Amino acid sequence: MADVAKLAGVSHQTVSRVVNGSAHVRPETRRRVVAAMGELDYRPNPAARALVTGRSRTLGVVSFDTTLYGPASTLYAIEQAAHAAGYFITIVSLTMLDRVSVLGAVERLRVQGVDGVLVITPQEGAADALVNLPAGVPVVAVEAGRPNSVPLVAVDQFAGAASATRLLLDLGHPTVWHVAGPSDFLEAQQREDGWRSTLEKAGAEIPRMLTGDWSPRSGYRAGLQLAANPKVSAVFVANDQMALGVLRALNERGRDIPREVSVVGFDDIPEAQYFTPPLTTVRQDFGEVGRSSLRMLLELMQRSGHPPQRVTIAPELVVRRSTARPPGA
Amino acid sequence: MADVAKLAGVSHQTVSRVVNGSAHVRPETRRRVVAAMGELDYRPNPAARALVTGRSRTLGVVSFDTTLYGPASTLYAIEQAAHAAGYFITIVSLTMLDRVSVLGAVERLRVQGVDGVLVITPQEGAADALVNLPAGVPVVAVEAGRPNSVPLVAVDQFAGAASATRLLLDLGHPTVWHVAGPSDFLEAQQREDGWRSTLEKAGAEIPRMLTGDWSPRSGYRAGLQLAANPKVSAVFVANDQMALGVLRALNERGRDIPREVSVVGFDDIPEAQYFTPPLTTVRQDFGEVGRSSLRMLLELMQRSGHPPQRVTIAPELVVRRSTARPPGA
DNA sequence: GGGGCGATTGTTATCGCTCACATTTGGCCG
DNA sequence: CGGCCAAATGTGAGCGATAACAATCGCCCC
Repeated sequence: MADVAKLAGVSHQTVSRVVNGSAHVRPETRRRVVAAMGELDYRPNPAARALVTGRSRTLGVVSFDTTLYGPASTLYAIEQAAHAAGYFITIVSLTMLDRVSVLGAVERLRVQGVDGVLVITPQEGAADALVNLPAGVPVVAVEAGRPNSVPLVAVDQFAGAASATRLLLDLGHPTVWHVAGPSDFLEAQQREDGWRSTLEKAGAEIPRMLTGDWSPRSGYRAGLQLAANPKVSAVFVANDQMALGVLRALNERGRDIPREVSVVGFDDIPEAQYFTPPLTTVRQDFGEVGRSSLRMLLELMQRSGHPPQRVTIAPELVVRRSTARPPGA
Repeated sequence: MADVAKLAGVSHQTVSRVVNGSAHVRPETRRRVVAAMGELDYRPNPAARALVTGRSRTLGVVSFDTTLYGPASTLYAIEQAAHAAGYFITIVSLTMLDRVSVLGAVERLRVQGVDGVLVITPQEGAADALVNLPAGVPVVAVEAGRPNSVPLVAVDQFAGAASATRLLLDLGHPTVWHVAGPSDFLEAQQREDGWRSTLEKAGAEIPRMLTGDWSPRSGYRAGLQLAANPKVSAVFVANDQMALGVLRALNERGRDIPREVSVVGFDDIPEAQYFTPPLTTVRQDFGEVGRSSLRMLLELMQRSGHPPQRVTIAPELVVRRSTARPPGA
């Protein structure tokens, strides 16, 4: 920077002003400085800048398995939005979502000097970790969180599950079975709640619930059980991957979908449309989740001390060919 | 840091030594300093450290659409490995992989002060961007690259495609159709080469090749064309998602898989095992790709001026139920 | 023509740390 | 018991930027 100043015949402060686009620099001076910067191939040192300003223009993202479609898409949208806002994203991915790992990750990011943190934590313990977070860095929870915790951006899981269940009921199915996600995932709980309370409201019998771990394999196992029960005519599965497994199991056991059994998934992964048959599912707009959460974090960073709020994003039921009226109807 | 030094009754330099785990500090002194740090809840400032040492302990990853299974898994493995090595990962994801965006992304990371960069760039223009990269930051290419470019870690696409094609030939199919990926992806080209040269070597007729864009939708379209041709008995599809589309199209047109038509995919995404029928495919070990590339980058950072090298990871053919002997056999 | 004022530009201190070197300490040996 | 050497600790100088304030410059107006 000193070299640039010398070459342009100005002080280093003026160079700084040009770099930061400050007003109060004569166009002619600015031109000279810009030319000097070009000639010397000068780039400001972010460490020096961070040292004096106290901010790094870097945001941290803590996420569970970024191999999964949901977190991956959310992360992607976050990165795009951050880029547009002039921020970098540094990511910490967790293999386990217990309280300790989440707190550790946030702390690690904080030490590293990020200006804010987004936490993509669908799991219960992880959400708890954010309840009494030591202050110091603005944090926004994404996809799931506790009330009275940090601000939250999430899709309305309850509504999504309810609409899926209602669809099946409306088609004439006497009741709807459910393959839930792991019970320690808040989203799994909320989807279960939406399913259960819709059945209750409709006065339908509530069948025994099956539980999987989000994987196609666990869906397959659940599907085998469902296939064994001739009374099963409609299934709401807590995510598309498990729904894929259910589809396979039913198919193997010779149950025709949707003529004999209707299946609804959740997420709308890109593959869902090409399952056999194309899967009726509940779409979550992960892109919007990512963008909203970034927007909220940026706001929180501006005027901190801002009261926790929550943004809810509506899911959308996508009807395809895995659902139909029940056999008798 | 000054406060810690005062509280512990030592100089700031001694505190620095303790923080950096340097030798030459008496255990008793170290204990006092550690206690003081704990009491004051002290954390070293990374910006200050980066300013003086010139390194940030941060690595950059430039990647194409991190929503796809391949890049997502690779990224995940990279992050895990980086974490273990004490590095942070900052990520830039690209929507387009042309020369300019890739160079821009690398430059952006460089300006931001990363110690090294990994570029996950399956596309041609992107790979070209790395050929005459301005020096300054160590760069390793992941998944695809040019000869005479930066060091590269990738799965042997040619071998994978060859093994898939050979499997089908060995089952007795007279020849093998191919649904390729976009022609500007190096991986698509290499898979095509593997397919073509295996057919040539076997003296089999080389059917007209179809091309998709990696999406299930494009696979579906290709599948419809294949279904219309009764001579098609074996198809090698360049990725699992397109294979899913092919499966659907064939199924819709009443072609039984694998009795009438055999299908092989590429990647082995987690869902592949639960397709209808479970997909025979070529597994790429993305985790290993991620770990190897990080290892290579770290090496490159140590002794720079190190000659470009390449690490090749062997793919693995996973035989499931979408392949069988041809109808006549 | 001098005063005044806003627009430019320069000066100095400082951010929190590590590096290089100077200094002190402590133990062992002759 | 003094001297010597290595181990332990301290001192001062930057790293490369921004912030706060000071100093000029130029122009307008009475």
